[in-house]
Amino acid sequence: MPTPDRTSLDEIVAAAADLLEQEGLAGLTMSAVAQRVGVRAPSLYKRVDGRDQLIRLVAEATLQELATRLAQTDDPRRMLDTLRALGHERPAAFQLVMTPGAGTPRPRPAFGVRASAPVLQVGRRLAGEENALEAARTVTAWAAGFISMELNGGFNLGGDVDAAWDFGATRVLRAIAD
Amino acid sequence: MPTPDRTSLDEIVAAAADLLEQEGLAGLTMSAVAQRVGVRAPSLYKRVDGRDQLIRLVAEATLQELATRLAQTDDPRRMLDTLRALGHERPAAFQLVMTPGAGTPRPRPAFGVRASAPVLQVGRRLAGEENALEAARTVTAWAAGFISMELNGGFNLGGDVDAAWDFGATRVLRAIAD
DNA sequence: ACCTGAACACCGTTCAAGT
DNA sequence: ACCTGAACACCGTTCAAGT
Repeated sequence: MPTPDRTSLDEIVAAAADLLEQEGLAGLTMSAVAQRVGVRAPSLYKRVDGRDQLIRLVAEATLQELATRLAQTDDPRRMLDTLRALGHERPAAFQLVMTPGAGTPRPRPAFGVRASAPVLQVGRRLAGEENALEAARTVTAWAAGFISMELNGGFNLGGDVDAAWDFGATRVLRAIAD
Repeated sequence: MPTPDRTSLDEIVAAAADLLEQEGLAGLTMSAVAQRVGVRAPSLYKRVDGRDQLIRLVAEATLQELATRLAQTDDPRRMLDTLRALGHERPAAFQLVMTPGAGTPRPRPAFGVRASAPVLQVGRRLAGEENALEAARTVTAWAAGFISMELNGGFNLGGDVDAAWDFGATRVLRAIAD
């Protein structure tokens, strides 16, 4: 006898993403997600393979969102600021996507490819066709590293972090164009 | 009645570090560590506050090691290569230290300060006194981001990763000296 | 067809009891 | 003084039983 659905995959992923931000990766438990969507933990397995896959789905949704936002501008500096804004907005998801720890489930490559397309475009424009990939990687690496360190309190020497972001963004963008 | 010690804090931290590399952070369990050093899990609590502190001690030992290695050269490019070498040698520990996920225990600031001293020295030499901090942060962010992405398979667009490292290192070092 | 309670194997951690 | 087994509260996951 069929039963009306009490939740959905989208709702589950959204609940997991919220939980990730509020409680950290360790707080993203199957019971906690289940409670948020109003079912018991075992019911989640009707829509999700397990916790690892759920985490992966959160990572992929984040990359999706990132791809959309990055595609909205052509200006390199604006693009970097957009990336940083997402990092400040959803620090845990940002780190899950950009610098996942060892053993953390990884998004399928296609999602990364889509998100990096706009950056590659910038690389092409600033550094020319044959240096486009290297240029895109240099910019992405710098930004991801900076934001991760910033979010992790990795800057323990005081000073003005915004000034350092500005300094780095300016120099790195100029550097890849040489 | 006293009993001869069956293990030591150093041995415990070393076992935890090994386990981290071989099984990932999730595999670094108190029982697994205990088994490696030849005691039962509850005995670990005689020397360690708990799992989080143990992870923190592994992170701090890694920063210690990093500080020692970095201090062995003055050449900026060599220093970057040293950092990357450590990342390849102990990927899990490297990521634990440079880009820990949300909720992962963090090393006490003093350890980070010690490891970043040589980089700050380079920043001073290349960018001058008043830009030293920003320059050091730019270089560190780029390197940490690059190595993290590399270790995480974040470079999904093919191409030569070593070439991208060389491209980035050259440009970034030149950029901060402008 | 979806949901549930019960169960299993595993965690981290505490603590009284052993030597 | 250190180590241990037993216990507790928690995980993720499976599965038979309910509707």
